[in-house]
Order: sequence, then C-alpha cells, then structure tokens
Amino acid sequence: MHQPLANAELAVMELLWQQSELTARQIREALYPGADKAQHGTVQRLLQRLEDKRFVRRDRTIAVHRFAALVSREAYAGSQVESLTDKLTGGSLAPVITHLLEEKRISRGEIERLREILEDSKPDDSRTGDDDGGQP
Amino acid sequence: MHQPLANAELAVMELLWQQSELTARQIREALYPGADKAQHGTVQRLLQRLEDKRFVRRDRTIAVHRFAALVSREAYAGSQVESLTDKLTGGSLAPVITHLLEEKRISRGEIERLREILEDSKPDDSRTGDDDGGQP
DNA sequence: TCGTGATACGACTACTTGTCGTAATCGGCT
DNA sequence: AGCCGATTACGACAAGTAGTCGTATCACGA
Repeated sequence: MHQPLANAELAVMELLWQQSELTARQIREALYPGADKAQHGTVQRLLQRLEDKRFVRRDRTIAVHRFAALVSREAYAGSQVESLTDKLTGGSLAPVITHLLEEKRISRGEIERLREILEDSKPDDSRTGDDDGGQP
Repeated sequence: MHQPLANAELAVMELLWQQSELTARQIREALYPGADKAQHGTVQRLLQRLEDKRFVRRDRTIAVHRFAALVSREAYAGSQVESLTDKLTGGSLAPVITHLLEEKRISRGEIERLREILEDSKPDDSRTGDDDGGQP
C-alpha cells in the first residue's frame, strides 16, 4: 500500500504529524532554518511528491495552500512493518517479536504494555472480571 | 546495525535462508533459471556486496566458495522493525501494534500466538535460575 | 603446461532523491 | 484595471544506489 519514504520526505511528514496543518512557508522555515529563496522550490517539490503518493492532503481552496498528513504516523509504521513481515516471515509478526525478545531488544515496560494491548483486544472472552479500563 | 537490502540481494538471502550452504553456481541457477554466462558475474557481485555488508559468510578454504547467511531471517526482520520504530515512534512497538490491531491487520490466531510469546517472556517469580539480565 | 570454471572488480545503465531555477498564477493594493 | 510580492507548478540536474555485464586473474585437474 505505502511505499517507503525517503529522509527529506519523512522530515516533512514529521512536521505534519506534529502540527496538523502547515503552509509550505512554515515547513521551509522549520526544515531549512537559514533558508534562502531556493529552498522554497525544494519544499514544494517534496510536498508535491508526497501529495502524489497520497501521503499529504493539500487544501487548494485558499491561495496559500495548507498541507496536512493523510497518513498517520502509526498507519505508516504499521504498513511498513506489515510489508516487511509479508516479505520475510509470511506475514507473521510472531517470529520477529520472538527474536526481539530473545535478544532483549524490548524493555520490560514495553513487554508489559504490549501484553496489555493484546489482552484488550480479546473480545471473545466474555468474562467480566477484568477491571482494566482500556480503550477499544 | 543492518541497512535494508535491495530486492536482488534479498532474493539471494532468501536462498541462503532456505539452504544453509550454497555455491555461486547454485545460486545463479536458482535465481536466473535460463541463465547465460553473463549472470554469473551478477551473482558474484551480489554475493560480494552481501559479504561486504556482513550478511553472508564465504568459505574460501575451497576453490569453489561456499556461501552461507550470517544474519538470520528473524534477526534481519527484527533489526528492520527496530530501526523503523526508532525513526517513527521513539523506539516503541506499542503504537504500531495498537494500530495494526485496530485496523484488524492481525489475525485472531496471530494475536493468540503473540500473547503466548509475551507470556512466556514474563520473568515469573520463584524460578531458580535468575541469571536473567535485568532491564533498566 | 593448458584448459575449464570460479573469483575479483571496474564500469555502465536505470532509477530515485534532493536540489534548484524559472515560468505561471494568485491576492491585495492603489 | 494593472502592478507587486509571494506562491505554486514543473522541468532539469547532480549524486547515490541497484542491477547488470565484461574482462582479467586465479585454482585445480588432465
């Protein structure tokens, strides 16, 4: 679904993930602090390519366009992880997590968090004893 | 740690993950079934670059070198997932899993499997061998 | 020693990314 | 309406990488 983003493109997305709407000028100023005129073209180019790839939405109803992310940080990360597992482990995340665990690349706290997340996603167990106020 | 692999390089690794040791000729035949002479150079090139990147080991003690994977499929997938989360979510896998769960991109069976894996990694008390390195 | 097949490696092409220059366009102001 | 400053649209270029190929060199067996 989503091809990987290059560095400069990711930097733009990073900004749009932090602030929901920005103009090209704001992005240029954030990306190239000591900016001369030329960089504006660069930013426009990046923005246009990102728009072509459906990563950002451009509001053209106003003269100075506003840009916003169409793909959330999590959706992008998710699709990348998915395509990685599709390519490498037949779409399964389990072998990857197993390895990460074995190599102790996941902190204790993170393990806890992941366990809670997975626990919450268990709807078929109709027990009521669980007092966790998680979010669906 | 591990930079991403390109398609042709990954195809070579795929072979080496399936069969633990192969010669360049075997790889060429698997990769380019209707091979003419030229492809041999291509395969050698790929193998050499993979060796430079420490992805494969080459046994030079024999005339016809044998190649084997130095990085397992899981280790590679893991390092890619790690570098992705480092770049996108501050190194945490939780937001990614959460999103994947919300979008129902993970099957019920897979959820079960992941839960078991995480459960197993619980340092559950009262066990004897506590040589487990603590997690900061 | 010679021939066959493998290895080492330079180099070319195609494609992508980041960059810049410039022309077309827009809105506000007089 | 017409100009000015800023913005958008887009063609083009340099650098880097991936995949490919050609050729020189090397090792072994007959």
